[in-house]
Amino acid sequence: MVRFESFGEANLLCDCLGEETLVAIFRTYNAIVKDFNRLFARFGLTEPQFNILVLLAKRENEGMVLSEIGRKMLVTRADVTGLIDRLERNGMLTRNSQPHDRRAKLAMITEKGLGMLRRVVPLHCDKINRVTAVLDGQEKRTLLNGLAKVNQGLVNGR
Amino acid sequence: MVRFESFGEANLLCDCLGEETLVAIFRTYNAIVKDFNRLFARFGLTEPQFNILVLLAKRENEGMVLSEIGRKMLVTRADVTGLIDRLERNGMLTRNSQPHDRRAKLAMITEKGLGMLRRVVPLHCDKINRVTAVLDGQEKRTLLNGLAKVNQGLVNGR
DNA sequence: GTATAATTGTTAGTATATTAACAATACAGG
DNA sequence: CCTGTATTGTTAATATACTAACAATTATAC
Repeated sequence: MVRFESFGEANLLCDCLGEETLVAIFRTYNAIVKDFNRLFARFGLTEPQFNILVLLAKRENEGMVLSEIGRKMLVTRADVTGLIDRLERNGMLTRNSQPHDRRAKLAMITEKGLGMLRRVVPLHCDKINRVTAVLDGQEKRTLLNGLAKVNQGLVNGR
Repeated sequence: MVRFESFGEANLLCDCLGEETLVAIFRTYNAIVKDFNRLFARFGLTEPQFNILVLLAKRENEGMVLSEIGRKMLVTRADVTGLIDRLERNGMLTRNSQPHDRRAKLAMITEKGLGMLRRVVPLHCDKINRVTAVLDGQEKRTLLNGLAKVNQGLVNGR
């Protein structure tokens, strides 16, 4: 039984298996994010900043409009403004107006940003592989299915 | 296959099943937190504030020292100071010095805080049950086991 | 006993996220 | 065309987190 072994002394309320499951997702997420950010911090990055650079690297030549970045990252436009501010300040990307649509701003990754990715991505992928090496292929698929069901439950229980 | 169905157009990097699994944990966590906070916001609470009240309600008569709150919630003492500030400002708890240890501060839930919990907890538990109703008991246990393995992977891959 | 550790809470600084409002711009229907 | 609506980016206010530093206090070592 998993209870109160892998997830610390959780703050259970309903004391049901469902709550335990959601608490486990919380704790696992937090552990992963802290682990990821330890790596990114060595390069002066954060996890959301890294994600933006990865997005922009896939559109190295075309760039991406800020609102599209927000939609892909599931954050608001206000968040994107701040994130792009800090990345631009550090020279990781440029932000320019669009002639076609004068409301939009186009973010484009710089050579410095690409160089940062070239250093960080291999380490990050190594970490992902090390962390998930404890699960075989079938276990990963089972975990993905369970999480997909929770997402379905969120839609149902709204 | 789960891929690119339940978790949107994720920003995959290594394009491996391990990364997909971690991304699914991220997205599921974010969806749950946003859902929970929608409920809490109706009562002027946030998810961390609610958790502190639940902790303190279990120690209604003894109270809890701020540093212990931080350890149980896996946040720093600096975070606890801010959270307790806001809860105290709203009259949900008191913060008093200890004669035994003059460094420590003891937080105690107030009658107003208990009344808040009496209103919110039933709704919160209902939501947890609705969200997790899509999983039967065995599926919940399988999901818990998968998450426990990821936590083990985090320890291994450090 | 006294010098050194460690612990506790707080503060400052920064990053992430949310909501609400706003101006500029683009789009829509009539 | 022109009026109303939608979108885009920004800003302000607030909450959550993290690190680093700090003073006060307690614990430990010798």
